[in-house]
Amino acid sequence: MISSVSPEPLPAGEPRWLDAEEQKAWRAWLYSAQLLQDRLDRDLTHRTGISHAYYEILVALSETPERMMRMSELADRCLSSRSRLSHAVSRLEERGWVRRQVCADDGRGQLAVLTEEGFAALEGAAPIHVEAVRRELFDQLSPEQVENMRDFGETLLRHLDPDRSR
Amino acid sequence: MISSVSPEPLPAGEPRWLDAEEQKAWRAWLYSAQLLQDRLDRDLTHRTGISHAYYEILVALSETPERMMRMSELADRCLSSRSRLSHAVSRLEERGWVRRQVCADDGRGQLAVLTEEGFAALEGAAPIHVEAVRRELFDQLSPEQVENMRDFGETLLRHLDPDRSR
DNA sequence: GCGGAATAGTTCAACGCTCAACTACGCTAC
DNA sequence: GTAGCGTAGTTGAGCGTTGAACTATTCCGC
Repeated sequence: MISSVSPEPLPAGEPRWLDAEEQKAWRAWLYSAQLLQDRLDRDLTHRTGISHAYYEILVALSETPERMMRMSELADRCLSSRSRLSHAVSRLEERGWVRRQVCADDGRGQLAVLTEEGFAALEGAAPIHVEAVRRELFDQLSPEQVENMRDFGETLLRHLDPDRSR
Repeated sequence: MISSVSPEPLPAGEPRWLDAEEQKAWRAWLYSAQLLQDRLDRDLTHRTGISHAYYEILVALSETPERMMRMSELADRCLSSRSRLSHAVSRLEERGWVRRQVCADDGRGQLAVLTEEGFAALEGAAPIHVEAVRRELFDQLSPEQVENMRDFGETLLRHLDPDRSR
């Protein structure tokens, strides 16, 4: 399930506006994050025909022992809604990269299974994507900046998705 | 114009895979970035009916002296393609928040102009959005982490969009 | 000034995502 | 065993995004 928002009442009074320094930090981060994700997605899509969203699904499946996963678990893993994942898996099925299989121990459940063709597609795309992540991200950062990036991500994850930080 | 990708040949040989530490750093950052942007967008959309993409357009216009901007400049500012911006401005026009105006000194050009209604809508949304950015981001980070976030953003921006780092 | 290239912006079709139904199955208790 | 509720997943309509094709204007060299 994707991040839900509870529309709680806002605190009354003057909002806590961002000062100039906070503005700069926020915008720099936001722009860089958008540009980075955008560039990585475009690079992957144009070089391999696989969008980053689809790539993440293939990676998740490939990392399980049997190369299969329950739909809901896969959706959680990919920060995707169930509906979105269902649509995406349908498209991947059309490409012959994934197939659906009813879940043995729960008649409601479906398993998404990575096919050999799907695994091969992933094997083709992975080096290209990793190289892009290096080029656009790691090559630009010092070891200390990488450490800070990790700290930032983990700190925020604890707040945004406590369950994942197990 | 949005980040373009030149499909240059990949370096031959074994790709430079990410080691376990790099993987962790990359995934933590990527997940947190996606969750954060997603949550802020949902919060804003549900509380105000303005998506983050539209909000950025209104902000950009409101920050100019005359509350108007050339379409291409606005697209660059919002990390948007021209096509995307054109569609978005059409929708904002339907809401009466923006209007188009031919550019005096360039017959090809169009100006997007923020209306009073548009400005009022922004004034209503801004405190709600700022509060969300505080709650989901700044309140979770130490001053040092904020400084690192800024450094990360600026470092990456210099690589991803050198022109913006003027 | 005139022809060709470049620039500004829009439009269209294909696709992806969201949200709200909807179907189907399982779980619990009576 | 069956009613009622919760869970798993799919579907469809509506909207947003993408990339390519298109129109209109300006710029440049002669």
